[in-house]
Amino acid sequence: MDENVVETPLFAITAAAELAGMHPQTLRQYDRIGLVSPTRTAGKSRRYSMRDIIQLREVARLGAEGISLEGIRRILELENEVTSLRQRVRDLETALADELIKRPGGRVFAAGAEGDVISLRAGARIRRRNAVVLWQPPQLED
Amino acid sequence: MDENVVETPLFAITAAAELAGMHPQTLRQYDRIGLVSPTRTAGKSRRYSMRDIIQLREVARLGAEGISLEGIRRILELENEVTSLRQRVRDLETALADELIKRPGGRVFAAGAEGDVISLRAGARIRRRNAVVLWQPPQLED
DNA sequence: TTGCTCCTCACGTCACGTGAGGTGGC
DNA sequence: TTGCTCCTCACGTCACGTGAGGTGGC
Repeated sequence: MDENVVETPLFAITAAAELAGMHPQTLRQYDRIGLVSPTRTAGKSRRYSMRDIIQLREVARLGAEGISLEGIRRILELENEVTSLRQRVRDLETALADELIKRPGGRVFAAGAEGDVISLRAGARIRRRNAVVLWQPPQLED
Repeated sequence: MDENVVETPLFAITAAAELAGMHPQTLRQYDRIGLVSPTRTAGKSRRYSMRDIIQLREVARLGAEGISLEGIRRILELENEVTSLRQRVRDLETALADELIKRPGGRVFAAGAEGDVISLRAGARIRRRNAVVLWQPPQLED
């Protein structure tokens, strides 16, 4: 579980604020409204993880574009949803392409983002972002 | 093309503002920053469609929650993306389920949002939102 | 003319960042 | 003690909604 590294609470608020390029009071405010909430030590002081720092920088990026904090909260949620839906689409495309290719004489093509056409082999992962797998509509029998 | 009804420019700014529950100046501001931009008549005055009105009410809803206009713009974009990705997932799930069910002895089940299990027949559409089609990973051959 | 349209400018309010001020525990 | 931590309160700035003021064409 190497993932735990980014979750480990490492930085006190002054260090975290410096890493995020922010005022410590701003971090306290974000914690208070639940935007970026670090873990707390037994003595109730905040400890920020690398993931928290990354999230703070994301908040700074959106805030610099004039987006209010409530808006940023919603945008972060929606971006997470988009990311997971994109992954789901990629998985389904791979699985479907693999099924289609098993049919007698089956051949499957994908359309890349720039309009290029990619021929797929069985088990091939679809890597390119926004690549679209074409398939025959289920209703049409041939 | 019944869709055109919601796109038809119908309302002048005062009528549109009343339908949206907003001040006419607010609508002009939203047009100026490109949030909701109605069509214009030959004489350059604004004509709002039903879709514009719906979008205005959506803006009002988000604005009432303290989200800035720039944030609303991003949220509307992301919500559109989520909607279209969800549709794509549904289409892929249906197509994949249909392929799997054609295999000898193939049976396919879907998991509903409340944890219920639905058995699918060939060509069946998956209607329930968030329903998830399970399939055997392509790597595993049986 | 009346009632709409267009525009710009200005004011009040609210959200947010930043700092002061005072506390307490390694 | 020093330097951190915690908190609340307040001020300045900016975004936004609303209105005034003046224009022009059905």
